[in-house]
Amino acid sequence: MVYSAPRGTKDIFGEEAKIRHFLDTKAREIFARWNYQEISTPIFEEVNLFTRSVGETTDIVEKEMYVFKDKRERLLALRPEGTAPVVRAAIENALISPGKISKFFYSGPFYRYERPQAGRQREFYQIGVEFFGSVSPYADFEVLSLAVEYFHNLGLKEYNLFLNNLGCPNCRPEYRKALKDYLVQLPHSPTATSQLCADCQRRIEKNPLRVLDCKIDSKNIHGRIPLIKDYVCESCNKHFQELLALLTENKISYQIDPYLVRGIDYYTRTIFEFKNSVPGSNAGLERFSSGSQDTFAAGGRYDNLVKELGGEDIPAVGWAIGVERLIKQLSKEFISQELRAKSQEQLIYLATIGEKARKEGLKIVQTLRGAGFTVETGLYEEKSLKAQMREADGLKAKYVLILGEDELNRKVTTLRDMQTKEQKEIKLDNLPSELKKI
RNA sequence: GUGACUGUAGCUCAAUCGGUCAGAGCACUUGGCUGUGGCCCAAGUGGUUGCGGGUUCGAGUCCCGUCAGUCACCCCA
Repeated sequence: MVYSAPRGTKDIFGEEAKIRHFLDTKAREIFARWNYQEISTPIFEEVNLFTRSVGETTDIVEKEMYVFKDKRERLLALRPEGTAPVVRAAIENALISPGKISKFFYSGPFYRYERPQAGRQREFYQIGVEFFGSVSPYADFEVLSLAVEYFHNLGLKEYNLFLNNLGCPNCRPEYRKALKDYLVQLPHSPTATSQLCADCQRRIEKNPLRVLDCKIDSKNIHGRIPLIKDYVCESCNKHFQELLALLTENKISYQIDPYLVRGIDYYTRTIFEFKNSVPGSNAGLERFSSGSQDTFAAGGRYDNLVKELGGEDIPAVGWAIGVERLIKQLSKEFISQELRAKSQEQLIYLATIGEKARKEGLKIVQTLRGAGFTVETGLYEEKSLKAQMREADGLKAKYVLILGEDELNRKVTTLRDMQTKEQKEIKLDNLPSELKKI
């Protein structure tokens, strides 16, 4: 083997290709009913789009982006996430405006330079939705219930929804300050009981909110550290409470996780994560348990991003699903059932004997495929009938058409039902319509 | 970026203390069955043991490097 796929990428084929196609099809089907419009944005964008939106000090921007210059020295990046490009496209094409509801979905590859491991690749796929134009908790509720509806249609049950309220530019700075003040006064000597890990000491200045979901320090600081819920302003709190009420009324179960934060700067108010909860596997209700890539979908509200990227003041909320992670959650039984239901399993295999039959067989194959039949044939290579029958069996063909000199002279073909082993002759004239009768 | 483990036919795996150890099963091809699949039987194709160095009389086995995979950290969907 001379070449291999670049680190963190992989080829998608066979069963996995079918599953992914199924996930996409189902998403399109459901999202269309909820009136979400599909949007595809470029794989690469100007670097600034991401540094402005995702945040200059986030790891995504600082160390995970694939950045390159094109021949005109334009600084570009492979897209590391989907929201900023959609917002850019929505502004640029005037797809959104204040007071108007616009809803989009996308599905495609994203790129982050990370060390690969289970559920984490350098090229990964996300399916996401973005809901523009409403500050109402009803919009938050809609995108959440859309995710729940989608998961339900995929037979996915073993998951939990975690929510938190991050506040807004009015109230978050105050909290940030309180948090920092708390963290700074903690003793930092190695012997101190409430010492923070090296990462968190760096985070104090850079991104103090991230200390909250640190796996190492959680047991020391939880219960003592200031929480944002005690600092959010009245309107942020009201928004969150209304959303929770909607979820409860509509029987969508959730848990509030006061330590939940995001690694992207543009979120305001509502943030959420869907995590798996299969007992015995990784994660679940037990946060901070080992086994990390258990969040298979996440998102939140971003009321200021459109404005920050040069658009008007338009609030929005959305989420993204990590496709590879979603696939890990799915029940094999459910999916293979769905796939079986879709595959027609009506393959017809044409076997020929002799050169004349081969030439004639080629025409028959063309005709049948043109008439809508799924056809494979053994005439590409000279093969014994036995070899062709074996191949047909391996392909799980439902019928085999046999064409030899004998049949050719009498203008018929032998039809064999591979399950019942019954054989009968069919006239070559009007073969498609004859076949449709069986 | 850090740490740990792993790398032998297409796949799953064997090979004692470094010494005919480069093998098995499955898959594939062919034959047994001159125009008929699955089961059975037989034969055959297929590997510079990830790659590159080193130690040694001798390396799949030991050492170093490198690439890749897996897992954890970091981070995130």
